[in-house]
Amino acid sequence: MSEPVGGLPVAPVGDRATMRDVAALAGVSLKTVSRVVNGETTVAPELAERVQRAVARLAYRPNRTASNLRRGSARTGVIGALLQDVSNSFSAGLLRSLEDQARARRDVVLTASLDEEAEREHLLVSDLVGRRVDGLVMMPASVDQSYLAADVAAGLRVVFVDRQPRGVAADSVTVDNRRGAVMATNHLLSLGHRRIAFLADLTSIETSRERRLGYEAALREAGVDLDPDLVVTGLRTPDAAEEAAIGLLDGSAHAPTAVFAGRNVVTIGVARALRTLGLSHQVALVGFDDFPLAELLVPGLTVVRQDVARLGREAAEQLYARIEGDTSPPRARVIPPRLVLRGSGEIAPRRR
Amino acid sequence: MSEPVGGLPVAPVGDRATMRDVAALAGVSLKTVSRVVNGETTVAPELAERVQRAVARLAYRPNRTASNLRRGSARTGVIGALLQDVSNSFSAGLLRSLEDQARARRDVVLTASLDEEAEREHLLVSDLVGRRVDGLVMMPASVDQSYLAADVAAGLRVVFVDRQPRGVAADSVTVDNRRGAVMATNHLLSLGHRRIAFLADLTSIETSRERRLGYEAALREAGVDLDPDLVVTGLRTPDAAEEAAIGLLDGSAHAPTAVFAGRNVVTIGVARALRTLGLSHQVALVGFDDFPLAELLVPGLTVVRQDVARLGREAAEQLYARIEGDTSPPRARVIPPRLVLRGSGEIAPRRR
DNA sequence: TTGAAAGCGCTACCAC
DNA sequence: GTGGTAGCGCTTTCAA
Repeated sequence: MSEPVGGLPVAPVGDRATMRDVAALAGVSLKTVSRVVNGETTVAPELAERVQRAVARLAYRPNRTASNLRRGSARTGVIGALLQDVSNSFSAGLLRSLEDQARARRDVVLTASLDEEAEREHLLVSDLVGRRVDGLVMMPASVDQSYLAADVAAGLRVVFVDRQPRGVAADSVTVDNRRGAVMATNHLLSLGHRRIAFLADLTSIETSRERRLGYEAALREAGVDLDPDLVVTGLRTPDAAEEAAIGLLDGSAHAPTAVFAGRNVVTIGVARALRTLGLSHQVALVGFDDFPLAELLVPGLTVVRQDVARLGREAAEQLYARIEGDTSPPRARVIPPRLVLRGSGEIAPRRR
Repeated sequence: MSEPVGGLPVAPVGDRATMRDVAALAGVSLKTVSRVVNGETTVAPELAERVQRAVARLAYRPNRTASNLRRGSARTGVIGALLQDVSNSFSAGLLRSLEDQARARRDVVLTASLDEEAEREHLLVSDLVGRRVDGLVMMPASVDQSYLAADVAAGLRVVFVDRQPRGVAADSVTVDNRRGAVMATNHLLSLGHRRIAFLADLTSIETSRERRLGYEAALREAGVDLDPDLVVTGLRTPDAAEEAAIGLLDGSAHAPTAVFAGRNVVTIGVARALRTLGLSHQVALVGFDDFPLAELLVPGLTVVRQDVARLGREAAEQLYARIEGDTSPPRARVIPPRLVLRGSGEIAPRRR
């Protein structure tokens, strides 16, 4: 408990005035305060005035959680966004897009990063359900989300983004990763590349697997043998990707003439390796995910761009449709990626 | 209301089973359910077992808001992060750092972007206070935060980040922007530059003003006249910055030989302009804020780097100290920036 | 060990 | 117009 300071009554930290305190100070009933606070017009101006003064004097702020409880309101005005890592531009862009949709509905967003850890996902879903969020947009870290089934049956609304749900029927908005990988690989093949390396993140990540499948399908379709030595996965940081790329680009006849990088973090590492080895203009590079400075590199970075804003917008729209009562069967929306040519991907294979 | 599906009772969307439902199904009293749910050991194994089964059958999830309400718990386990734009790498990095601190304490983070709009700030503070967040970390959009005084007196805990509070006594963790600008400008001056342009964001933003003051102080200190034509502010996007830079770098004798860009968004625009004009190796560029790809540009981008992770960590630590009862006077921590040389800032002035 | 009653801050319903 | 009473989902007494 604190001492009064500067003549103002100071409540213990965290304790705020209640409606009853306001009613007592204004000399009216609790219900009258409620009416004034909620903007009902059936209050005599003089009483309303007294209440307003008491509200100001006590810095009274209505407790929305209590209000929601009593109202039995099905809505808390909060949605949860469970993303991979909000400091990564992909998750950050997604979050911003979700926030814009929430904002338009006067809702707020509870955010968390899962870091590809299934356990964190379980923990956070449980936490947010306990807080009675109106819905969840989630980029799952787990391989199987059947643990959600009971909650979904009990009314939990969840929309998957970037990755498909497994083990539970739910809406999703994803990018056509396989198609994007096919586009990138075909592009390199069309320039004459035959030794194309694929460097990517954890194989436990669906998008990573899909991109690999696309890469392999394109090679097969072109009649090019798959060389397992040209595929490296499990790369979680630029440093790891750089090291892997340097290992591959050893100058031997077996070295790849082009690299397809499966994720933004990997692309950075590969670009660094090419720079270090002086091969930026000799070895072609196409990355998945765009960057703010990609066009300013030399050569400019060729990428498969995902429309992150659209991904977030459509996921949020789907979630709000559910919140507003849409009970149609789960829907899987797929957004097409786009190949953006800037130079690094248009390098022809080196003559030997 | 939905029809029962698959034999399971389906509640109307949003309506979840309550403790009473569980008690009824298990054939015990409400209080016994409460005991089991809260892990109290004073329940007969057989009863506990019955309760657990009912919990599972109904997908019961304790309502944390109701629990908090009754407990009179001063803590909701939620902190608010009011940043500028979570899709910008600066805010995104900050958010991630805050989240890490919250996570260590099993708290979650409510996030919102203010977009430099004071009105949004007011709206969101009001919203989050109504939701009884335990505290707020905020990067203010408003010029004056005296509107917060009453809430702060009533126990609201708020820590300012990146920008100092005005009109209210509160903790802050900021970067020494003026010092960073002095470092950047001195660096350019030491290479012989005398016509150094300064391009920046809105002058309503404190960091923007501070950086300008540092720029001007360094020039004055070096005995270099300030040329108002070399200062352009109000640049909010890369496009605006690019256009402004192209206007300045018109090839005349009055054109600057170096540019100091006051923010990441501006730096992108200036770098584009230099590229477009073929001046990347002729005109020096130092930017405020670092980028993931900055080292890969040609020349590498010289920047004033802010330790975003530390900024967030210290802000969160300060906030939690307050939440845990620290009542010492407000504290203003200032974090030193660092000049990172990569090439673009080490270009000597062109001979005329 | 178990449960009935009261009440957290607020609003719905019904009297006055 | 105004105010009492009941009760949202839960926990805290305190009896049994």
